[in-house]
Amino acid sequence: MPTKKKPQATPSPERRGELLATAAEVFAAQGYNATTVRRIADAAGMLAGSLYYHFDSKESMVDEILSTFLNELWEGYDAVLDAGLGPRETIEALVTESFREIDRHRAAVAIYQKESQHLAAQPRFQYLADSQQKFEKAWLGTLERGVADRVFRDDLDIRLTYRFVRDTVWVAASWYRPGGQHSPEEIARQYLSMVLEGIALRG
Amino acid sequence: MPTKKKPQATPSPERRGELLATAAEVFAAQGYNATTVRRIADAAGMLAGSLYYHFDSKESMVDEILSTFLNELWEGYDAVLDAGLGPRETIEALVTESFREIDRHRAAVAIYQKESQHLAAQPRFQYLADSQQKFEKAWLGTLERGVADRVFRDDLDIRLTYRFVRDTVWVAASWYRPGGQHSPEEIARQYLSMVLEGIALRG
Amino acid sequence: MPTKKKPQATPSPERRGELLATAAEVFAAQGYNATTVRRIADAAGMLAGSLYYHFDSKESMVDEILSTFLNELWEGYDAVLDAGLGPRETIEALVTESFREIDRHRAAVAIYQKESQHLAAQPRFQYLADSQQKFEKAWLGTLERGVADRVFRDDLDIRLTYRFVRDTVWVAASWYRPGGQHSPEEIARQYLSMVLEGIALRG
Amino acid sequence: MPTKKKPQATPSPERRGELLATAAEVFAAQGYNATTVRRIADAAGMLAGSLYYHFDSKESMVDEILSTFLNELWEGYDAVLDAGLGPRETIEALVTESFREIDRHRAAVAIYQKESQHLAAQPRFQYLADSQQKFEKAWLGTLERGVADRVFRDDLDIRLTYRFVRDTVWVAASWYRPGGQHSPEEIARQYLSMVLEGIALRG
DNA sequence: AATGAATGAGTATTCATTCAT
DNA sequence: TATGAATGAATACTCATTCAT
Repeated sequence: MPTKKKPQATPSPERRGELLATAAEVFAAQGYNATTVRRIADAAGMLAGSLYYHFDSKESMVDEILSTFLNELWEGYDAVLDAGLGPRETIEALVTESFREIDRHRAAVAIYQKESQHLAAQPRFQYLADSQQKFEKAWLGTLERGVADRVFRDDLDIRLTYRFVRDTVWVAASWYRPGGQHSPEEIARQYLSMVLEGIALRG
Repeated sequence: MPTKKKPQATPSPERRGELLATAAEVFAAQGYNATTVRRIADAAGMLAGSLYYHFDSKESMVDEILSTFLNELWEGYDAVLDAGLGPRETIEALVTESFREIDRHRAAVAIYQKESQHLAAQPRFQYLADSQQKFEKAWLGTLERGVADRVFRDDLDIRLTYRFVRDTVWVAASWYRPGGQHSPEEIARQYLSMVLEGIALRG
Repeated sequence: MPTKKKPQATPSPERRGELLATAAEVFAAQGYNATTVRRIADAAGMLAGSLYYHFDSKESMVDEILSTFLNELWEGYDAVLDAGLGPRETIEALVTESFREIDRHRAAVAIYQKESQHLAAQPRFQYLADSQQKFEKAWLGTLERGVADRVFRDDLDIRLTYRFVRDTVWVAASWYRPGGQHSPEEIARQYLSMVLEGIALRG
Repeated sequence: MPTKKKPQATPSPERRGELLATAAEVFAAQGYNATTVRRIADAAGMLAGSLYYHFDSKESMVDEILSTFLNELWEGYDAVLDAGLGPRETIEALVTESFREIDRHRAAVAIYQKESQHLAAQPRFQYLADSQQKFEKAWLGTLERGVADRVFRDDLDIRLTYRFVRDTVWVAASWYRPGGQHSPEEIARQYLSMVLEGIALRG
């Protein structure tokens, strides 16, 4: 990350965006609760209190980080779901889209993974639970359609399969680093190959 | 494990065990940082200060929870690794053992998943990093042996495969509830079937 | 052996009472907003954080101070109002009772005078507005009865008279010091003499 | 073509006056301490920092509000005191003048009532204490002259009488609203009637 | 004259921990 | 063993004030 510029003539929405990116990085690295406002401010090169010129509270920072990410995620997902693809192609497209989001919003995804369950308890973060539900409906529905269409195996517990697919995709945010040796598309390709065909060599 | 300095009389190990189980439950539900000592004490029916008769810090509680779990885990793992099985059978045994541990130490596993990365920074929790490394060596080595033996596919990035296998097993601790409709062995069986053979129906 | 009953969840009411008296003194002297928790703690000989063992918040301290005072005040007032006295005797008894309360709860009365209007905006302090209304009803009703009975003058705006009587009584809390040269009863007597007969010498 | 203003030397006194009136309104409504500079700025339609072009501190705003009010008050009082009236007429004139000031400077009077005691502690507000003393001298002196002249009763504690008269006049600022049903002169008349003759009906 | 952004000192509150009883 | 009361350091947040533009 390049060193921050002198705080001279910085326009407002850009500064906000910069600060949110900084905050997301720290939240992802240390966890939301363990992150002090002072640490974010340090990383941004300002004093703790100064953050409150831009944001109402620490909570509203995660809020903005998570909701921005989820909005963008669902734009991509909805496009896929509305495309009228078959079950296998839908799963492939959703997985690819997911890894792309992880690439673009790595920090936000990591925060989402670690904190969403505990944040969702508060009314303000209701949308996290809502999203989770939409998520489940989309994936589970596609898997069921695939079983009915004889594209996916029918001898597996479908909810187990769902959790299996869901978790492995998103947990990747904990180790993924943008600019590594694999592009998101390549990771998606290999991941899909494993999930769909298995890792055992076929005789 | 050698007793700490604090308790002057003989603190009942049974009471300790009960209190640790209570603490683990709360840590798993709320996260280590977000859990106050007072909350643990509430759950145990005592006052916050009273816990310090049994433990010398909140940190030493997680410490004992995690090290107890890891000790037991490695007992099982080492037995498997020393049994001289083939790569596929080793993977099968490790996965089955892992789900058994999740069944027995669900709370500890959940804590391990959420907190180990951030705890491992402290010298006191060095053993978490050590364990992680032993872990990687065991799994990665087995996978590599499997590729060499033409039991596992050789067209996949092996580190990607490792992370994929590792994460899917352990992330199960976040949704697994003992006493559910599937036994740990059944979950292991289905999980292995997915990982090894894939979820796509073979033509 | 005969042990004292030790209720578990009861923090010593005596200590609470002492601390509340200290807090009331400081609130009365400096104003609620201008009083820092640290100042109260200083006056009590402890650290700021320690107050939170006994009270939830600074707000709950004023709350308890004011509600305790108002409860006691209304006990006295209700006894007077239920006694079936004539209008003049009722006024006399209410005034005397008021100065007695000022004597007993000087600090609380001073706080009530300064802060009630601004505190009453919060739902928690709804009872302040309720009390104010009961207050007005009791005094205004008695004055009206007195006018009807030809005991009080009928050429005065009755609401003006009410405010005049009410304010003069309570504003005394700002200068009254217990143990001064006049007892509350003596102050009440002189005050009543002024209000009822006026300060001008009759020809 | 708009004329260039002189740099930072001469801010428009009209704008100053407007801003002070706005500030006084807010101070009176919320209390000096509880009023934030930002709230005053909001009410004035500008940003908090912009107020510092006109005033050098929040404190200097109250200072100017209070001193302006007191200067005007003493102009009126001095005129009365220098007029050579008898004690009763002097009291009548002072009271009438006071209600006129309340009518004209309601906000300032309310601030004075609530905050003067606690502000007077600072050297900058020494004049508040001075005024208080002059005030006491004027009223107490007139009352004493009245007792000597056999115009006022001599069976009352004179200091009690002074506080009684003083407080009831000024406390009116807390409920008085300009443009109500009574003019300041009418309120003064009724108030004086109560104080001088009492509220009891004479047989 | 006013803005946008920041400072720095403070404020209420939390919480792990201690310790006499 | 456990309690009651306190400590002390940290925490999120507030606000009067500054200053370059």
